[in-house]
Amino acid sequence: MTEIATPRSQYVQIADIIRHRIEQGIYPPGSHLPSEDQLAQELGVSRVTINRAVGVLRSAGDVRVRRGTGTIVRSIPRIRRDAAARYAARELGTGAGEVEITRLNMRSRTDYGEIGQTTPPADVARTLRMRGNEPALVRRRRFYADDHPTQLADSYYPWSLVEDCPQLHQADTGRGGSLARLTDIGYPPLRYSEDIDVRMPTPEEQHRLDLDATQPVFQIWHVAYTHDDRPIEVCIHVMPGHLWSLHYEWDEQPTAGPPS
Amino acid sequence: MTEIATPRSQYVQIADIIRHRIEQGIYPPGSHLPSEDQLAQELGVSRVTINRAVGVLRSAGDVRVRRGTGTIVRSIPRIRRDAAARYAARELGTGAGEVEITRLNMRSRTDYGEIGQTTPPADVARTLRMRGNEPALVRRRRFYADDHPTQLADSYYPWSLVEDCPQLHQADTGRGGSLARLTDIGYPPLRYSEDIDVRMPTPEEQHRLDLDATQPVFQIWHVAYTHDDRPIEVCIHVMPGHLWSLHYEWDEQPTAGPPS
DNA sequence: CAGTGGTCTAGACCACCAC
DNA sequence: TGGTGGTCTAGACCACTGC
Repeated sequence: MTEIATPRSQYVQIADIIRHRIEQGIYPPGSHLPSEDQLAQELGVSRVTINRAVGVLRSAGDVRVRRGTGTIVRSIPRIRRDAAARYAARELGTGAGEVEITRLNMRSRTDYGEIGQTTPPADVARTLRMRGNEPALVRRRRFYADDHPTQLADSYYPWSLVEDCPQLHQADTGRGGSLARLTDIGYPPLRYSEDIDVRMPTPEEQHRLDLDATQPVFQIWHVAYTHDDRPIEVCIHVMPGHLWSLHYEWDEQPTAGPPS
Repeated sequence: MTEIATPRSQYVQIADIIRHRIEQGIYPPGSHLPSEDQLAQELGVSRVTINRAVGVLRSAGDVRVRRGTGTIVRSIPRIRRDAAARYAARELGTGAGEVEITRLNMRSRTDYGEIGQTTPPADVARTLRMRGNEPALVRRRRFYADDHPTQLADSYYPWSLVEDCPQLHQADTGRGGSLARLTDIGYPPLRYSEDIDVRMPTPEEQHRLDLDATQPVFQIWHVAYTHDDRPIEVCIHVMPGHLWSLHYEWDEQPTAGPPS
């Protein structure tokens, strides 16, 4: 029942061999694999077959290839993202983006891209219940842990609501981050929803997150609502799948069903 | 900044062409792609290059290959999994596993594998705070939507707690599913936690979920707790990434921080 | 048996990197 | 300039499907 009879192809077997050597410490984290020519000779197959085997390890995030240089064994552990905790972090004076990284004793860094007025994508506008051609404030960021990019996060706010909050228009939003600023201007977020997909990265995401085309990403569509269920922010996160572990908790819902 | 200068390789361009034709309806959902030989001739490249291009579409879940038969355009839309709602479904008399499928007007079916006493994996035993070699009740299921496998779900319960609940030892757990039974025997789940990873499927998972080796899966590690935070169930879900969209909602936490 | 995709090879050329 | 990986080809053989 559990048996898989299929005699596996050479490149899969070779991928297993290499993975095994990594686990055994023969190719320790951070080190270079032997070149594909060397491996081909050692294992008695063509270089194309080795290349394909390495491709298996790449999609899993086990190794990282730099053209012209060689193939390096990865070492970063998965980062735990606790959804509820990260948005409570403003109490600690930290922005949501940095919570997870500093907890791992890694250096957190943020790259700021476009910050300013924009026409939001149609689905963002719909989610924010924006009418007509109302513009949005967009804040595009890229987060790093020890110089490895870990996440792209694009936040959108209805322009009219945040127009007068200068700190949201700057890179540094001040103590407590953007959530604290929303609270300041009278729109404290009280409810959140997230929708999580997995997909392959676009060419741009491959470039910005230093990913292969075959490495899946999480896409998290995050929405913050105020007390009267008004959507105040949409944030789209794109995160390399092999780097993250997502955590959620909730209580049993007091169902609307009739206990009568 | 957004520009990707890289002249893309032929197989990526060809993958784009084929994807475009699918979107245009030239290759409608459910239909066969032309054979790789035909495509190679039409596009003036070798069959290996076509094969690689098709590989790109396979990892994304856009097509499905059956050896000896051909390559078929997929059609299933993403299934939305609302974490909180599905566990409230016992009120409706439905098991958690079938909520999402029936909502899409698809036929839901469940395959039952092993149901009975077992030695749980070490991390499951730890999560359930089981001591020594206490056995567990395991329930292994596979869920389908319209005959497409959509999910593997292995649930574990501490044996001593569920020993006397005969319905949990059968395939059909009765109205409201296993959660209703836990409630019956005095352990109503009140809190849930889930941890979500993405990874490539094992050979067994590839086989049981009808997946390619390059198609990522969600792995959800689900834990149910009773009122006194006693873990009562661990369920490990493995789900094809391209089939699902995961949904979570929560309220702002009344932080322990000092508002004094 | 014919048609499909799966895999493998040898050889080639290219882009990129470090020196 | 030499070494690394990225890609492509032509040809071959195999496994699986359906007739």
